[in-house]
Amino acid sequence: MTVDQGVPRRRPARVGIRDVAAAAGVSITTVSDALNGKGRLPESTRLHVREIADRLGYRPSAAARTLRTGRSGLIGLTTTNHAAEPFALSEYGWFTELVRAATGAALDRGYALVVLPTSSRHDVWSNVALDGTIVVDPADDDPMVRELLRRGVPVVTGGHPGASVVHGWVDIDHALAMDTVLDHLAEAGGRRIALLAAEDGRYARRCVEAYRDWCAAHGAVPLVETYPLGRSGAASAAAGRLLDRTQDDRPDAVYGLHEGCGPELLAAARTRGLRVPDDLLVACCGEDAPHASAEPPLTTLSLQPRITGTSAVELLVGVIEDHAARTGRPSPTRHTVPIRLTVRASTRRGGTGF
Amino acid sequence: MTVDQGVPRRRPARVGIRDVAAAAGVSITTVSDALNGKGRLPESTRLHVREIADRLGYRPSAAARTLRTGRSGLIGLTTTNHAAEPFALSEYGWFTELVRAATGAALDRGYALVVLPTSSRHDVWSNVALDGTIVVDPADDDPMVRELLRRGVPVVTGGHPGASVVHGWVDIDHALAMDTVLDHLAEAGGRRIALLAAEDGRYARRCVEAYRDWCAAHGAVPLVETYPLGRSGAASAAAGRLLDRTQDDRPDAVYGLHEGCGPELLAAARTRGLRVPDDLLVACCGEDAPHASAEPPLTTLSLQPRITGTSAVELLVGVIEDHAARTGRPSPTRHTVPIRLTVRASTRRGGTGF
DNA sequence: GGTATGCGGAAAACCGTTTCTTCGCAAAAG
DNA sequence: CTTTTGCGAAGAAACGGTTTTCCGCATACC
Repeated sequence: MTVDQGVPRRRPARVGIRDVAAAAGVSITTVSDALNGKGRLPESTRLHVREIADRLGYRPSAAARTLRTGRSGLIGLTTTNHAAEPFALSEYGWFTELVRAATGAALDRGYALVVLPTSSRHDVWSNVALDGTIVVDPADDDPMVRELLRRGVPVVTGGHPGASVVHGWVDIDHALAMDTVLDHLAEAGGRRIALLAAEDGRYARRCVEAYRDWCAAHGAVPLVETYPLGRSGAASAAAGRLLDRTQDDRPDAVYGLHEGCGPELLAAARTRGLRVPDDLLVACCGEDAPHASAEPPLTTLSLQPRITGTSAVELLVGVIEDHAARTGRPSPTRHTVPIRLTVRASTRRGGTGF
Repeated sequence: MTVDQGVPRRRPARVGIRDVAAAAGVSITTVSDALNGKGRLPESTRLHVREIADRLGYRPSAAARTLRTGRSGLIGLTTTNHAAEPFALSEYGWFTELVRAATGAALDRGYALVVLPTSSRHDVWSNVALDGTIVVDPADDDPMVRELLRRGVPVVTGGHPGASVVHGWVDIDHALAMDTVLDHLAEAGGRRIALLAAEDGRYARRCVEAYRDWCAAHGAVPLVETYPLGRSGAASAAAGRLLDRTQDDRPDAVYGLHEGCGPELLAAARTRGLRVPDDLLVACCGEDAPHASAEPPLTTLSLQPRITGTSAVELLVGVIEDHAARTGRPSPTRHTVPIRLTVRASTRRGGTGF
């Protein structure tokens, strides 16, 4: 014996606000108000509606809400890059930490983060409703930034926004960073301090410039060795070129600008029988984790990417949330990230420390 | 003399499909069809509409489109974690690479990725319209997975889905991985092979289990040293405990399960005057980049996170895109990620290699 | 000449919320 | 007794697209 349902049961469509209203015996307005804590409703009604909604497993449609309110709760995070992927290996740790921190900060404020490489297909990122966007290391007159601004999407940049007029930016004082490192190396006994840098990128350019300035100010002869980014082994080779110079010309201290070149420098020194720090002081830019357990532990300069990420989110959320109130772009907010030098054995001569 | 605008100019509202239609002298239907390559329109009309739309700088509203079509072009990527941030440090490189690869793969297929920690506020992630979600390392009966499925959002997991019935998963054969490493260490001369593992997590548990199985199968006495995750210095201390055992009991080979414990093992060995690989073979799990330039270079087992990320996206997009056609959940698709052992000096005794 | 065929395009319904406006009604004020 | 006032809630208009349905008009065919 078969039990016939009679009417073929329609597929259990999403339960919408209408269903809740019907079940609770009120209007959809009342449901909306009750659930969002708006309107003037006695607590009893509010509770009742909430309970019904809960029992029905009602979840408001994000799309409909976004359409109506104009807010999606989504923040874009983009960066210039070469492949389809969100960041280059040369910025590995830095960018990863930045994204981690930004994700957390955004979440704390009720936003979710969408990571979008600049190179991604226009039709992809222009098809997601963004309340605002963080652009890390924008190009000088970044077309993506321009397009976002044209669409009225608030933009905060990590690094100087160049020609674009954005809503805010958070920057790193690379000149200060460079001075800090070079001063430290000089103080630690470096007489001929070299720079190991990649050939490309704004970051490298700004740093090299700052390096030359410091040299000029201190009467030192600049020694910069560069290598193309992305070619594996290139950094290692460049480190080798630096240490293979004739005795008089060979640097007795090196600062490596990019992630990962610290260990390369150590390896190059080891190969050539140079002791660190006695024959060569080595410092590099990067985060602590991987460098503290190198042999010897490496002195690092941290650009504190977490602060960049967090600040950018804070700035952006601020802009987004008073975009609601006033219109007309307020003067861009700025924030400068402090840098942090961690001195370790690789630049500490004589004794085991202190 | 003041020029009065007469009518106070309304703020230049978004240009919508209606504006384009008006400007082009056609209906909004025609505009929609022309822009989306649908309907039956002569090429001339299509071109005309496109040009007008372009000139007006028209961008369709993602929210409206999502509401109508039910597709947002957004894929969620979530993982269990402890803090508000998207992944724990113990999985640093692994997860980062996974996300990088997944982002790229998603973009290639026209989707953007939203990274959402499991612990993030429910109201955040339930407020974003997701076409599907990748859940990395789900809990056994993951509440987030359940909620997503209830909402009809396709789910693909990285790692076994446990009790949940998901649309697909990509897994790693940890037993195979363990056998591969241990076989290699034994072949390289390891007589007493220890395991260094964290106390927590499914990954660690599965690996320890596989380790014991291998030991049982090979008549070896298991030696597992564990440490709490997240406490800095804990891994280092555990490595020390392992190497401080009495002469007869001390391991002559160690496999470290987690990111970053390779260098810790090397440092611990160095401190105790043990030569690697002569006195101690060291291998660890992790990606190549940071380990290749250790001293000595470390043998690593890569779990190939990029493949996990890419496969998960492929599986998910497949599910999403024929969710459109057929209803009724198809049998879950599965994919197993190959692992890769890279042998380096840290497990190569005698000679410089080869 | 009447009917089928196909093309180009328009009207209107729809997606699921939020929000603006209105409205009834009871108690308080005049 | 009439007019405010305020509370509680409903109706309906957005929001900005896509999709379904339908319609007019030629041209071709019988």
